[in-house]
Amino acid sequence: MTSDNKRPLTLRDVSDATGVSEMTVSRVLRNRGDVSEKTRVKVLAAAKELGYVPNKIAGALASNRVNLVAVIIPSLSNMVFPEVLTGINEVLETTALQPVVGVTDYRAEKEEKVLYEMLSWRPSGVIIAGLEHSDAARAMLNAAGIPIVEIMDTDGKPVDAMVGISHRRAGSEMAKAILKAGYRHIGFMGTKMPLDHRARKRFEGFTEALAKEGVEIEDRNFYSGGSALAKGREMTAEMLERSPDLDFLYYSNDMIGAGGLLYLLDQGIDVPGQIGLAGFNDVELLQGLPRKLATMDACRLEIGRKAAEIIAAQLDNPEEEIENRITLTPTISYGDTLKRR
Amino acid sequence: MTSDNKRPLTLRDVSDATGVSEMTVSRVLRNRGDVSEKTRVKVLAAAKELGYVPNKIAGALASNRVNLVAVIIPSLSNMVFPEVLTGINEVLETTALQPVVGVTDYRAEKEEKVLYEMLSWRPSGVIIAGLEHSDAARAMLNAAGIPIVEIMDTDGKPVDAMVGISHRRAGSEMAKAILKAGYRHIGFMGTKMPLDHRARKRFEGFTEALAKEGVEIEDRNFYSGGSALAKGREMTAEMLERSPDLDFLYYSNDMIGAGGLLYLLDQGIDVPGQIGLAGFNDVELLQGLPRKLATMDACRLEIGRKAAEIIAAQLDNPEEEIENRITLTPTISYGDTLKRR
DNA sequence: GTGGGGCTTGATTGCGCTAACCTTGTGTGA
DNA sequence: TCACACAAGGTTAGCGCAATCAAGCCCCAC
Repeated sequence: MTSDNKRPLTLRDVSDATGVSEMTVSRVLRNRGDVSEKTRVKVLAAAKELGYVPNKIAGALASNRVNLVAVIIPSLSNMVFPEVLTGINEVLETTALQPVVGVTDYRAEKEEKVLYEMLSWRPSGVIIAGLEHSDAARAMLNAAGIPIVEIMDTDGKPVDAMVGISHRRAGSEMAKAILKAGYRHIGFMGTKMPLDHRARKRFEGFTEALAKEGVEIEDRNFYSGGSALAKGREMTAEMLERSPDLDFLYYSNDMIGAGGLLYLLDQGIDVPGQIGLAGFNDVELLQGLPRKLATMDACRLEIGRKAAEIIAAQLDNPEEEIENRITLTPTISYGDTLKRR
Repeated sequence: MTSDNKRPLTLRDVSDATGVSEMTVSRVLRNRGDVSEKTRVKVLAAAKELGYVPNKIAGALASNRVNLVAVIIPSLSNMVFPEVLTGINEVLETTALQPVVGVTDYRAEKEEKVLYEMLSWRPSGVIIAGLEHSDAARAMLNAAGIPIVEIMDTDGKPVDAMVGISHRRAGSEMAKAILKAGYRHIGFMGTKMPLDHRARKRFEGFTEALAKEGVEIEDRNFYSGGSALAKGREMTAEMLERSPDLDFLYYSNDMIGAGGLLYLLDQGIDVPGQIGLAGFNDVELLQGLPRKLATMDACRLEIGRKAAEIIAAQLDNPEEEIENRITLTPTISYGDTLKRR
C-alpha cells in the first residue's frame, strides 16, 4: 500500500483549492465549454499540484458515456491476436476510444463470462473474434445496443458487422495450389482444438477442394500444448515414419510448419522436391528460416484496423450506413517449399 | 448497431418484473445478504429473461469498490509479457479480481498516459513493469493509495512492492559462464532500445563482469524493427564479416540468438566449438531448434504469479505484513551452444 | 397467548460527476 | 445612454447502484 492513505481526491478538492466551482473545474479538465484562459491555467495548476486524477466511474455514470471498446479474443500466446490488437490500437489512437482486452482461451463458457463482465462496464462497442457464440452470448450482443464487430472469420452470419477472411476459402485455395504444383500424397497436421472454428473451417475447405480432384488426405496428426516448433518436428518425424510416401505436408499454422521444415532440412530431405510444405498465417518469424515456408497471410493487421474503423464510424455517426461486412482476400505466398510447375 | 435500441435495462426493470424491491434484486445478483430461495429463483429467472446485465459503473460508484487490477506492460509482441499475464491470470482467477492490460511501447510518456487513464477507473491495484518511471508517474503511483507492484526488475527502489530478477546479475552470471567456458573474444547483439532498461542493465552487468577479468566486448550491433529471427541472421553475418576472430556471440534475446544460430549452422560453422552462443529469456521456441541455444530463463510466469499474489493478499488483509520485495533467481541453461570446459 | 429473536425485505441516502439550465458581468452599436 | 448579445461561471438534479438502517414476518419457548 502506498504512502498517504488519505481520502481520495475529488473535484471538490480542486474546486476548494482554486476558489472556482466544481463545474468549472470539470469543464477545464474536459476542455469543454467556455472557460477563461486565466482560470483554466489556475485550475490545471491546482489539479496537477494536488495530483488529482478524475474519477471516470462517476463521470461515466453521469454522462452515460464510456470511451471503452471491448475486444474479446481467444488467446495472446500466438502472434495472431497481438497483431490484430496492433491494428485496432492504431485506429483507436486517433479517436477518444480505448480498447480493453479480454481473453477466452477458445472456450465458449469463458467467452460468455468475459463478455458479461465487459458489458457490465457499458463499453461503447465490442470487437469479438469469431462468428460462433453461445446463445446467451449472442443474446447479450444483440441486446447491448452498441456497435458489434465480429472479426477474423466471414463464413457465417454476424450479429451486426464483420471483418475477416473466409477460412474455408483459404483452405481450399491452398489445396488447389498444392494440386496444381503436382503433389498428390498429402498429410495434414494441426492443433487438437475442436473449438478453434477457424482452423476447422480451413481444414474443411482444404479437404473439400482435394475431394473435388479425387484426392484424399492420407495421414493426419494433431497436437496440443508444448512448444509448437518442437511439436512440428515431432509430428513430422512420426508422420513420415508412418507414411513414407507422402509428398506434401500441410500445417494448420506456420509455427509447426517451421518445425517440420527444420526437421526435414536436418534429415537432408529435398524440400520442395521430395516433399512440399505449407503453413498458415504468414508470421514474421518465417523470414528468418533457412528456407521460406509457403503460407497464406491472414490479414491480421488489416482486420484490426477495419474493425476499429467500423466501431469509430458508427459511434461518430450512428445514422450513416457504412460497409459492415468486409471479406478480405488473403494472398498465398509460395515461398521456397511449394514448387510451381 | 444491434437491433432493439430501447433504453438500457436497470435494476428497476428487474424489480418491476418481479415485484420485489431493487435492493433485493441487487442482493440476489451479488449473492450478498439473506434472500429466500423462492425470491432468489424468481429474480434470477426474471433477470435472465430480460437479459439484464448489471451496471458495474453505478455499482462501483456506490460501493467504492472496483475489482480491477491495472497491468501496465511495454509490449505484447514478444513472448515475455503474455507469459507474465498468464501468471497473473492464474492467480487472479482464484479471486474476484480482474486484470486490465495497458501497453506502453517502452515509452515513458505513453506509460504516464496509460497509467493516468487506468487510475481514473480507480482500480484496486497496479502491476507495472519496470522500476523506471517519470516523476509524474511515480507521483500518481504514490498518491493512488492502492497496492502497487513493480515487476520484472529488482535493480532499484520500488514505489511499494516489487517482484523480478536482477538483470544486472543475469548479465554478469552469463559473462562468468562464458569466460569459465574459455571464450575470450566476445561480440554482443541487441535491440536499439535506449528505453528498455532491463536490456540495458543486463548489458551493463555483462560488460562489468567481463571487465573484472580484463575482457572487453570486441564488437556490437543493434537492430530495431523487423523479424527478430531474420535480424539475428543479418547481424550475425555482418558481425562475423567485420570481426572474424570472435569466438562467442551474446544476444540480448533468444529470438535474435536463434536467428544467429540458424545462420551459423547454415554456414557450417562449428557451434559451440568455433563459436559459442547465448541468448536471454528461455522462450519456448528454442525447444524446436536444431541445437538448443544457451539462455537464461527470466522467471516470467513466476513473476506474474507472485505479483498477483501480493495484490490479492494486500487487498485481502491490508494490515498483514507480507514479503513484498521478491528477487527471483534465474537459472542458466547451457543448451548445446555454450561448451563447458 | 405472547414476547422476542432471527430471518427477510424495503426505504432512504449519497457515491463523484456532468447535462442542462440559469445568473452575472462586460462590451458594443445605434 | 441604453438595450442586448455573449462570454464566463454557478446551480440544480439526477445517472444506477449499494450501504445502512428500519420494518415486517414467522416461529418457538415459556
